[in-house]
Amino acid sequence: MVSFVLNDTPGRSVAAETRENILDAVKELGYRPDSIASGMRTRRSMSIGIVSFWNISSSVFNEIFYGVSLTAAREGYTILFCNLGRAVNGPAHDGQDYADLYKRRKIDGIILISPHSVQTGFSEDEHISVIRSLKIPAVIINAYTHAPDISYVYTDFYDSVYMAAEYLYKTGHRAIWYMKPSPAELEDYQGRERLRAYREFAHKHCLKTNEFDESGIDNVINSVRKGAGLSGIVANKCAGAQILMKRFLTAGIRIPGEISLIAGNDETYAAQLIPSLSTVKLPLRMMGEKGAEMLMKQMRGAAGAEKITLKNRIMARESTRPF
Amino acid sequence: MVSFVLNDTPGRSVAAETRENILDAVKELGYRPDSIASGMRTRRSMSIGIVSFWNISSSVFNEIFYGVSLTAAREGYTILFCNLGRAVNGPAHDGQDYADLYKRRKIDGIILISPHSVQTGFSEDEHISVIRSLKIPAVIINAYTHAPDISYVYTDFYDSVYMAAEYLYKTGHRAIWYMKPSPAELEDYQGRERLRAYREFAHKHCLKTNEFDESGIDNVINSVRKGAGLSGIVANKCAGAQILMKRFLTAGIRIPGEISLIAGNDETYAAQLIPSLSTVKLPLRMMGEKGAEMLMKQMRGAAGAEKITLKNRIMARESTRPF
DNA sequence: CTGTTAGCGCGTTCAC
DNA sequence: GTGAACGCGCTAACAG
Repeated sequence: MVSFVLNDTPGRSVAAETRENILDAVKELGYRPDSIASGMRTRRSMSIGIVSFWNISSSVFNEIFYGVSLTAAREGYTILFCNLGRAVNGPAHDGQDYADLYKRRKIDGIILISPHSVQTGFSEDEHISVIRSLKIPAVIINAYTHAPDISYVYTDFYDSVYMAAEYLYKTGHRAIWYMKPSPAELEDYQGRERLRAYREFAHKHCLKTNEFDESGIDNVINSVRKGAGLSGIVANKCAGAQILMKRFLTAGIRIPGEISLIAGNDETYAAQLIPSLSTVKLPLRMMGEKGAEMLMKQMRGAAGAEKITLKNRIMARESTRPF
Repeated sequence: MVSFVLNDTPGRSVAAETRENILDAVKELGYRPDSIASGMRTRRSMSIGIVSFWNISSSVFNEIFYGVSLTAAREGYTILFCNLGRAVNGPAHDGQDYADLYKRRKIDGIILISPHSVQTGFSEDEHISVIRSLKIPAVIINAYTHAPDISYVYTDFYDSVYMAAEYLYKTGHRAIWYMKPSPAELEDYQGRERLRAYREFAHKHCLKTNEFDESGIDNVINSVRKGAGLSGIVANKCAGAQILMKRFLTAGIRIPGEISLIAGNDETYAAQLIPSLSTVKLPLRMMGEKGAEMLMKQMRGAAGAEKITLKNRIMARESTRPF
């Protein structure tokens, strides 16, 4: 009876007076239905797990997580943390394995945030096979691979570097160089996509390509000094951009006075640098929100595998100016 | 029976053969006890809530959280997220209220991470009264106040500024100035404690005090130029240190060449600055671990209110050098 | 030392 | 439109 009122059970009518009495009593006593007992009956925990193989201090993780929590709150789900990674210098802890939590019915589904940085012992395929064999409702955010029966929210690496270059182009720059991924990074899909983006950008606008890496910074400095026309640089990532900034500072080259610099990803510290660094930001929060929505649909059995990719955004800061 | 074997129930022996059979079957079937049913019987959810009024992207929160998760994993607890804050520019979401989750028995206790930054609508007292009236097992990390019946893990602000100054002193500096908290910050306990620390440090070593704030930076620059002996500055926090660094850079004053600079708190970006900024770091991870341990004790009914304060640590980076 | 059973608090179904 | 009764899967108490 109480249950009917509190849950607004469809197809069940309750006398207005009875309903009033119940609601009054609930308010008076501060009564809340026991979620464990309720879960016992409904066979749902109303919790989802969030899994990360990253350091939980990662700002990327945090933004995605925030997005997930918005959707979860909206739908009455709580979020259980299943961290499989380890913090910098910290011990690993794997007692919160999501497959186990699912079997024990502590969670109804999972959001898996896949790492793109190289990390020992991580295998996306392995996790996909666990998800498949246990039939765990799941959405993978930030994936490498493309399994047809798994839901994904993709990150568009290609687009991030392309947009960065395009931004410089649109603001008048014509000689745009690229600080490319390190050889190690180029082993990954992500790194290769990013490099491809720069090349295709240059090709589209009939610009000369010029790619360099950390070892080539001296040449870049010389080129700037010679006034050879180079006016903009796309750094593959913030880390590289930072190295570049340090070297330019030492060499007395002013940013953005003599050269504009933009990075193909965004980090929290980008806004803190001097000058603050222009970047391309992934729509991380939205990815979390959408991913969680896809998961909810899947848990309701209302959907099969879905795949989406969201658009990036330019964060124009001090390190770039029109040419 | 199965339960006895899997839980190693104390005071209950099971025939070796039976035990073998059970364990085999468990392994074979991938059986895991249903945690909802188990919770139904034991009246414990084996989850704790973690509550933050901060932006979840805060590195402080993340480190504490990581510590909490280590203890939780060790004790077989999962962590449920109850965020009451809002991310930068993000909508609030309060559907995950911890008092509600406790009443519904979704969590057995909470870790509350209190904000020190001024934040509208936050009242620690209010939360303490909720905790009291519902008798929620709780530990508050990073608190302002000192309620006798509540467990706390304190942060030693006083010590952080004192240590920073002491570090400069120990490395040979004798003229040590202090970039003090802003008037707004001085309204808070934290700000006043920090200022007191600088004064007592100076008094102890019979040094002259010199306190300035953002509006006094010009004077500081002049003093450095005049070579008046000033060799070290303690900035109350990283944010202030950063402003100082920017002004010094513009003025052509070299850090640490002409002046050493250390901040009385630590931020992720401190290590990313150029030069990287020496700081005093709170033992955040340990605070999380210890706080969670205190909570577990309390949930077992084995302890009343406990209060601890952990020691800070100097993070010596490029912005300081011996005098 | 081992097998059996009651009952945790809901949501649901069935009889009224 | 309402109340009673059942059962989810465990654990703990109890009986043998």
